[in-house]
Amino acid sequence: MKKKIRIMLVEDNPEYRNVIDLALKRDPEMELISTFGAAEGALRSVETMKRRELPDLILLDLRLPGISGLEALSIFSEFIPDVKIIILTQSDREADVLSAISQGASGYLLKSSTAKQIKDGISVVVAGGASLDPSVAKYIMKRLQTKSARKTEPLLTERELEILGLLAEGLVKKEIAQKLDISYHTASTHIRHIYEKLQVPNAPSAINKAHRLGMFPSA
Amino acid sequence: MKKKIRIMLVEDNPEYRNVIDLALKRDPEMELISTFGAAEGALRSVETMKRRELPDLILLDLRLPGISGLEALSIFSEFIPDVKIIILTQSDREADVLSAISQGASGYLLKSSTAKQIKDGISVVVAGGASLDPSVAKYIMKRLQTKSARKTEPLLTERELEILGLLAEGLVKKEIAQKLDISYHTASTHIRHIYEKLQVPNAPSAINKAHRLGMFPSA
DNA sequence: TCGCCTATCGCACGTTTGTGCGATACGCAT
DNA sequence: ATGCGTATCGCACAAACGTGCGATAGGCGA
Repeated sequence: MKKKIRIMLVEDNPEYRNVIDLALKRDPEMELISTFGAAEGALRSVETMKRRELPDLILLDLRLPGISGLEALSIFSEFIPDVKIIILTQSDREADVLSAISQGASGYLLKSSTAKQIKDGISVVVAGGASLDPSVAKYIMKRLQTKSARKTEPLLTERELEILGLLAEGLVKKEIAQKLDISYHTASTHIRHIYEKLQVPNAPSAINKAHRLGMFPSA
Repeated sequence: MKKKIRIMLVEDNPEYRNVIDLALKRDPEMELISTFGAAEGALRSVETMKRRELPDLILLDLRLPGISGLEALSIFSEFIPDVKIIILTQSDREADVLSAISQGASGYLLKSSTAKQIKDGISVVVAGGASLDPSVAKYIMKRLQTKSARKTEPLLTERELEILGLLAEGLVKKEIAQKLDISYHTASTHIRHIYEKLQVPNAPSAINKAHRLGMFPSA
C-alpha cells in the first residue's frame, strides 16, 4: 500500500482549478490537499506548515494575480527545496520555460495537456525526474545541443584537435612544439591544416569556429 | 480507441530484455514490436522498414556489443528523426547523459527504474515531451542554470566586447581599426585591456575564455 | 576636487604568425 | 600501384602581434 502523492494547486482560474480537481480525484494515487487562487496564500500556507504537512508537489500557474508564478517559484524552491514544483500554464514562451527551469521547476506542462499527460508528469517528477511538455522540450534540447558535442564526421584529426586545444589555452607554436615533442614546423603545418579545414584565416577565428561547432565539450 | 504505442527495444542483456517484454505486455497501450541484442540489427531493420512499419519509440541501451548506443543514437536521429528515442541504461555518467540528449534522445532512464516509471516515461515522450531519470535530471538542470541564471557584472566593456567579436570573426587589428573608424593604436589598446581583464596572453586564448564564460550567446 | 575607468591616440621593438614552396614516410583503400 | 590523407620536417619573409612606455579627454562617483 503506497502513500498517496500529496499535491498543492496554485491556479487563479476557477474553471481550470476544477478540471484539475476532478482529474486528480479519479486517481487513487494522488490527493489534492489544497488549492489557492493566488501565490500569496500558498506561500503563507507553506510557511506555517510543519514538515509532515507539506505537499509532495506543487502545480503552479505562471500568470497569477499579485505575486507572479515565477517569483513564487523562486521563493518555494528556496524555502522548501524538497517539494517538487511543476509549472502548469498556458505560456510556451521560451523565456518563461528557461526561467522556470533555471529557478528550480522540475516540470513544465501546458494547460492543453490531457489529464493523463499531467498525471504522468506528476508521477515522473515525484519519482525525482523531470517532465517537459512536447512544445517546450525543444527549447531545452536546443540549449543543450548547442553546448555539447554534436557528432558527425570528425572534421579535424586527433592531432589537430590536440593542437587547437593548446592554442586555445594560450600556448604559442614554439611552446606547442616543445610540449608535443615535435618540431616548430610540424606544429605550424598542423595549424595551417586547421585553418584550411575550418575555413578561417587565423587563430582567434579558428578557436571561435571550433567553439561554435561544439568541439570543446569541456565546460 | 487509441492506437497502441509501437516500441522497439535494443538491449543486449537477455534477462533485462525479458523484464521489459513482460512489463510492456501488461500494458494495453503499448506494444513491443521488435527486439534486438545489438545496434547493428536494429539499424538494418529500420533501414528496410517502410514508414508505416517504423516504431513510435526506441528504447536504446548505451552499452552494447559492436556499435555503441551513442553512435546508434546519432544514426537513428539522423535517418528517422520522427521516431522518439529513450536511452535506457545503467550509466548515470554526466557525459553519457549530456551526449545522449545532445544527440537527440528524448528521454534518459536508468535500469533501476520501476516498470511504472519506464511506462510513464514512454507516455510522456511519445506525447512529444522529455523524460529524465531523477538521478540524471540534475545534470541537465545544472547545465541550464549555469547558462541561464547567471547574471554577474559585465567583465568587458561594450567596446571591448565589440572588438573581441571582430577578432573572433578573423579580422586583424588593422581591419578592426578601419571598421570601427579608430586608429590602429586604439584598437591595440582595447585588445590589450581585454587580455588583462581575461588574464590571457593572446588572442586565441581570449576567444576561448570568452566562450567559456558565455560571452558569445550567438550559437 | 580628486581619483578611477573608459575611449582615444602614439611609437618602438622584439616575437609570433601566416603562407609561399617544398620534402619524406606511413597506412589505407581503390 | 597509385593515389589520398595524416604526420612529420624544412626555409624564408612579410605581416601581424604583444608589450614596453607614454599621452589627452570625458564621465562618474567618493
